Amino acid sequence: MNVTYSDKRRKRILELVIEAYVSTALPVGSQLLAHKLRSGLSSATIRNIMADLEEAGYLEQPHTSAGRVPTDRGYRYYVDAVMDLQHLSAEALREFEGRLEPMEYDVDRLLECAGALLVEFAQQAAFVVAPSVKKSTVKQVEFVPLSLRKLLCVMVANEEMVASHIVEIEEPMSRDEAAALSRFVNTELAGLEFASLLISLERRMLSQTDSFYHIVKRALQILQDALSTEPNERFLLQGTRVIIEQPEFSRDPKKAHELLKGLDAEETLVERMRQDLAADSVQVRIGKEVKIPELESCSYVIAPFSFGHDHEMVGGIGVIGPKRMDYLRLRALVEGMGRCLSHCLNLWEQA
Amino acid sequence: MNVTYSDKRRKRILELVIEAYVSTALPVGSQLLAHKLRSGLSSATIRNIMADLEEAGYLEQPHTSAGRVPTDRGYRYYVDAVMDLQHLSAEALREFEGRLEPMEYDVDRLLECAGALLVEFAQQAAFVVAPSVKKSTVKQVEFVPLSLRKLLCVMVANEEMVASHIVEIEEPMSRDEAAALSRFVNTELAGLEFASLLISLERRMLSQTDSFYHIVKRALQILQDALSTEPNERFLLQGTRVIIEQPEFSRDPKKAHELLKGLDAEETLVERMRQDLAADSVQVRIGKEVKIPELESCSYVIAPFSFGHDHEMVGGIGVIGPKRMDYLRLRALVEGMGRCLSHCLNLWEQA
DNA sequence: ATTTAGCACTCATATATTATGAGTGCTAAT
DNA sequence: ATTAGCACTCATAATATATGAGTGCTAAAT
Repeated sequence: MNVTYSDKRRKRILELVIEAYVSTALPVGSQLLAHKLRSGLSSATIRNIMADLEEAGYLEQPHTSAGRVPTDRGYRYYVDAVMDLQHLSAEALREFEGRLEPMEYDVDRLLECAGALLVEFAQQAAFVVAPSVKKSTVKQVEFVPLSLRKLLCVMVANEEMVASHIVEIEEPMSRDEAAALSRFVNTELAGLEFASLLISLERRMLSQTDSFYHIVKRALQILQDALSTEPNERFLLQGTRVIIEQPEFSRDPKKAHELLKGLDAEETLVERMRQDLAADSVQVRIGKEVKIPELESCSYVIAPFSFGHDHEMVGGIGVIGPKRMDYLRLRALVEGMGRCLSHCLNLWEQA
Repeated sequence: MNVTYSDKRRKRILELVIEAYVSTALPVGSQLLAHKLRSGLSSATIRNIMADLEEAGYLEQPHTSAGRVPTDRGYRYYVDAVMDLQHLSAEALREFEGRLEPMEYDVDRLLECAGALLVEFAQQAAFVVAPSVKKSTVKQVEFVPLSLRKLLCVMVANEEMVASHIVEIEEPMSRDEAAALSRFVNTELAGLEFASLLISLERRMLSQTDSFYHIVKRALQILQDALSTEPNERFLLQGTRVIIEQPEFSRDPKKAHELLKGLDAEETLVERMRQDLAADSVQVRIGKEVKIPELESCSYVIAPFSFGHDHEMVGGIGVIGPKRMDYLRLRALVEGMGRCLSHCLNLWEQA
């Protein structure tokens, strides 16, 4: 009954529908496509093909006499099989590096700046999933007595991320004692993961009865305190401003509100994104795939970045916005930014 | 020609108009007021008084046959002369303290948490103008060599705010050298303002030729580098989500966009707010008074908080939103939060 | 076997028309 | 000084009526 159309042409039509819809936010009709597709095909034929694509679940109509709009599945197919691979232009990459390298040695500022760059270039909200020292290994720990009851604990990770916390101590500590304690931790515990440090120290405390016992106990108490407020990873969000500029949201502020609410649930989101990062390449999540009810009308693109001697520190950066986004451009952009971050972070480390 | 009405009654009417408008976002008519004002006055009289208030510039009509809406001047008069002083309830204050005190010794987290609390209680966007170490005085500086070319410079302010930066060094430094350098800075420069530290060191470098010269020079180089990336103050913004929930903005997303754009210009805003903080009490800025074109349809309430031995560290916290806001409640809330912050920060310091 | 012209049909959007009614200012009586 | 009464205004809502972009289907053309 149905005529079969060449797969190539079907793809081309889907591609054009998506591209037109992405740039205009308006349902795409057969006439428009007949014009864009300079193949001399008539709108009637296009209509047939579109009906075909609709039946296959790639397109849908907002209402009977309207043009077509891509479905989640349509976008997915486009991303996987239709759109070609595009990399970030060399100039753009150089610009990024030029603006990120000067953030020397300050991971937090670097990530914030990278997010801001993404907002600017993508005109979408940007996020960063930043790894914390906790996940890293001990390079150096420094104890600095501040007063009788307070002590600053400076933790330097192997990748030279720094976290410092003021902790309360039960009995005062002299500078010499502090230095000794630092020396002990640095020689005995360097290379351990911060997160496992406490367990290791605890075990050691139980097995030892000699003079070290006291030192171990104090170190444990302080580090316990200092690490307790460190999150496992932080979620930075930037550019909420540009969200309400998107036509889908300014037309219907409720949707914007929903998105913002979805973004508030950082933990759920970070958990979801950890899976994407495990893939070790740029990922696109579309609508329902995000698996968070409030974000079902949104998509995000996320790229991993990594640093550390063994690339054991992994984070992610990306953009999030309405499903109607320029996946081709944004994937290239986000991937480039991920690479760029890795580049900068590793560059610093070698110094 | 004009009848004169008792000032008391005029005030009462203005008060009611503002309160009704604040809670409904709808122009207020004479009938409604006649009901609220249980004085048996007829709507006609109210109309006369309202016409009076309009002529005096306190009210305006969106269009001829509509009720009245307060003008900037109306709000201002209300805030200054009509609304009575209200303080935050003791329970609320206790709740704030209970949620802020556990953020022990981490000023950044404390301020972020305070902002989040304001968002929650005020249902408005909240901001914090946070003072930086730069404005404070040296309590302790610690140099920690990380590698041949990198060194961690930990700066502890008198109020125990901590900032650390990794800086690049030209020639390697041993731990002993670093300790000596720390000792030098801590004994010679403690109590100086970080911002003026460089000038002081420079002067000293010029006047000295002895063995200290080298130490001074190195300290200067490192601190110069470490301080260069420290901002004078930071501007934290939270709760942009609740902004679009306000009826004025969800009705007209352009306004929301304008507000968000105005909030992006942090420097201008911080500069404006510094003036408010100088007043050393809670301040209300309404519409044009904000003096930032994009924020002319907004108001903010800001309260100072201070800490340090001589209360020399000053910051601000507040809420920003549409002009139609509950000034009475918000002023009390913001003022309470300011007090609460001061309280917490000083509490920590004493420990 | 495709393709396409043609046509009837749908339905969101735009435009015009007409209530509706909340609210006003003014005047004259209280 | 207050208010009842009335004519007037004007945003908003309701209703009816094009308009036209877009569709599906059929039958003819390639």
